[in-house]
Amino acid sequence: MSVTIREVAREASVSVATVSRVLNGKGPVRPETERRIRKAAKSLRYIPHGGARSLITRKTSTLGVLMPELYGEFFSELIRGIDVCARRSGYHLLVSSSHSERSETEEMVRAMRGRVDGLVVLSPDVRPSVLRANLPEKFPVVLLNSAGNRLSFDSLNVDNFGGATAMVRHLVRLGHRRIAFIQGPSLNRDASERLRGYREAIGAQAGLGMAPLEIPGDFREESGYEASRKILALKQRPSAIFAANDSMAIGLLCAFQETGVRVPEDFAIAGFDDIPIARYITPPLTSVRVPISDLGARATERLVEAIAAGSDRALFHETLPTTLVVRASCGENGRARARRLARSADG
Amino acid sequence: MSVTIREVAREASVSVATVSRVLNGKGPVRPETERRIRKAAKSLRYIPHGGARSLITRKTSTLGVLMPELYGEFFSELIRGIDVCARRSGYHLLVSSSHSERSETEEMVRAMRGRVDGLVVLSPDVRPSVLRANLPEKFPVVLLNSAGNRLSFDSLNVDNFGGATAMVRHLVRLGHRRIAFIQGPSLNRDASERLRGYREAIGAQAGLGMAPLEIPGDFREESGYEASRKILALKQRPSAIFAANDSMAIGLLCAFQETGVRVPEDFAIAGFDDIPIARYITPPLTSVRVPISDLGARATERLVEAIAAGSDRALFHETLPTTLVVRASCGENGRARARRLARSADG
DNA sequence: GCGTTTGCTGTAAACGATTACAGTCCCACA
DNA sequence: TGTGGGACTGTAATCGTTTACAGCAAACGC
Repeated sequence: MSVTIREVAREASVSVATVSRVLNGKGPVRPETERRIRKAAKSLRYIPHGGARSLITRKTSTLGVLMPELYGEFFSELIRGIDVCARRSGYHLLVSSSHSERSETEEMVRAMRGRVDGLVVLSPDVRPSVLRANLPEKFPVVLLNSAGNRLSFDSLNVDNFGGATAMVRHLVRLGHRRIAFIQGPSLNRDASERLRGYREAIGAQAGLGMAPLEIPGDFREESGYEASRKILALKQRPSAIFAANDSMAIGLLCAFQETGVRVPEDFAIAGFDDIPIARYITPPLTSVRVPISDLGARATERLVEAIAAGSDRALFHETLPTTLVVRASCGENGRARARRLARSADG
Repeated sequence: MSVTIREVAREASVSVATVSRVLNGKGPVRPETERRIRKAAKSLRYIPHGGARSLITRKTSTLGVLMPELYGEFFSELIRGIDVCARRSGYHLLVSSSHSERSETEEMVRAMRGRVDGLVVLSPDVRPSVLRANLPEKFPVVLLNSAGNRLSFDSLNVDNFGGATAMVRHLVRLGHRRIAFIQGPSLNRDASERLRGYREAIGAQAGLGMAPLEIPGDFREESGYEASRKILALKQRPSAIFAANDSMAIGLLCAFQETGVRVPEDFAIAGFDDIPIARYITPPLTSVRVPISDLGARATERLVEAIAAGSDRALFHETLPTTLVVRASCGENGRARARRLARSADG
């Protein structure tokens, strides 16, 4: 098979211990010996066996990443954030997608044992208890957008609730009084927080006589497309539509374009996530920016800290802010425009 | 630390060998013993140590993936293709991005030793020799879009050349006689193949008095944006602009929109890659579709085969076809339209 | 009753590294 | 000359598994 430290030792006529010492730069070694060993290692093209090494050093310099899937901008961005931070801290990435199947998730988690030093889990629908049951005691884990209680793991969340209320307030400011919401998957934590934000913001405007108007959806583009039919069939149509994510907003937009409905003239449309496409479509989409790559980077940062700290440390929980990104898809009425101009003149 | 097979053995009052036999389902074990062992394993929450296991079984059930970076649609799609196929074959994914730095690449490759059973390398700019030097003899590797000779590794390519010539021919068919090309990074294999296709297709049209008109670029959106200035400054402007990838085409489009230049009326614009955004922008972008996720899946498939086959097998090389995707950004003249309609009536 | 098979289980040697510990050598110092 | 102590190097235990081999009953065939 491939060359081991033993062969290097034989080639250089020393013991394996000395070879190891040279290659790891610890312990005193005579220059002449070192030279011989390095030469032998190079000529034999010796590469240390990571697995064997981590067995005894008890560290793998690898971080596990568990996601429901790997498709789309969101995951791409997230992985990028994780990657950047991991490499900076000297870690590799073992990526797995679980496709939301519980048994698969279980399988993945178990497979990580002995291969990674810690885990970042994107778990809008992974139950923490499943993790608990399949992980060694005190194993470093950071949960992203987790649905579960915050008692057993470190966690990092995005302010979905705040983003949704901000968007509703923005639409109200633009003069909209009838705002529909296209929901995400019911079990998804992000989706339910956004929904909660929408409801609460609508509720807070009770003085204006506003009422919630919710349309089912599942985060996929098609469900946004579908939603258009339901909306157009409504007796009392909304003037603004707030989709729980950008994909659905885009699906909706396409459907409207095909049927000749104008945006933002006939309907204002807003999304959530601010994926890169959002600003390229016509009209550019008003959305809530989620700092995805920051989320990944921050999670990784905390995970690395947790690994370094060992077992005795407090759990940490953090929520990353979201920001409103205003573009043309919601138009702008005169009053709001004037106010915005006045405000920017202040700054 | 975490619980080992030894503790399970003690708990069940058997030897580690028997525990191993039960958990791997090999060798005869008395039902009663098996029951005891399973109970012990469950109650102690035993999880086998992957590293230790792979040390002796000499297989890791993990595939390494090496890419220059993890950002963007392309990589997202590619990883998805790889992931789907890997999971189907029972493999995990160890993903690394090298950021094109030679030393880093080297480092990554070495770190994979003993952690993966094979490697998929996306290497438009990784030199195979660097791989050779840092990999065990006969290690299974599949190169994607590789620049190097095809002598030492399996390889899988996309028909960049064919795609580029097809696009030029398409533009010629639409009546364009002056077609500019925005180049990609000079050292990138995809970029140079596309350039070669462009040149050859233009050359083949010598009868029409066509000449190449090349503008530098580097695949990034900004360089497309930049290109607009150069093009508008030209004495003899082209009627069509073919960008070596979609990002640059989009950058160019944005620049044109800002300056009031109309597409496709003033310039026809075409890209390459057919990234998802391409059909959402206005006007939708004519492009060359690269089957990215297929590329990843196919590579993985071959890699898995190679691992199974062992060392004695022939190298394989394959080129995946690209397809022309016609949208509004290049317009369409009457003659071409008529011809197309006639042709589709044939089929 | 005696070998031989069969069914089950344990012992111990790998796998490829790291590292505590124990030499060995050489030199300085008393 | 003896001795203490660096500097250097080797031996062997260890990490957590798998698995070849051996052992040991019980059963079986004769």
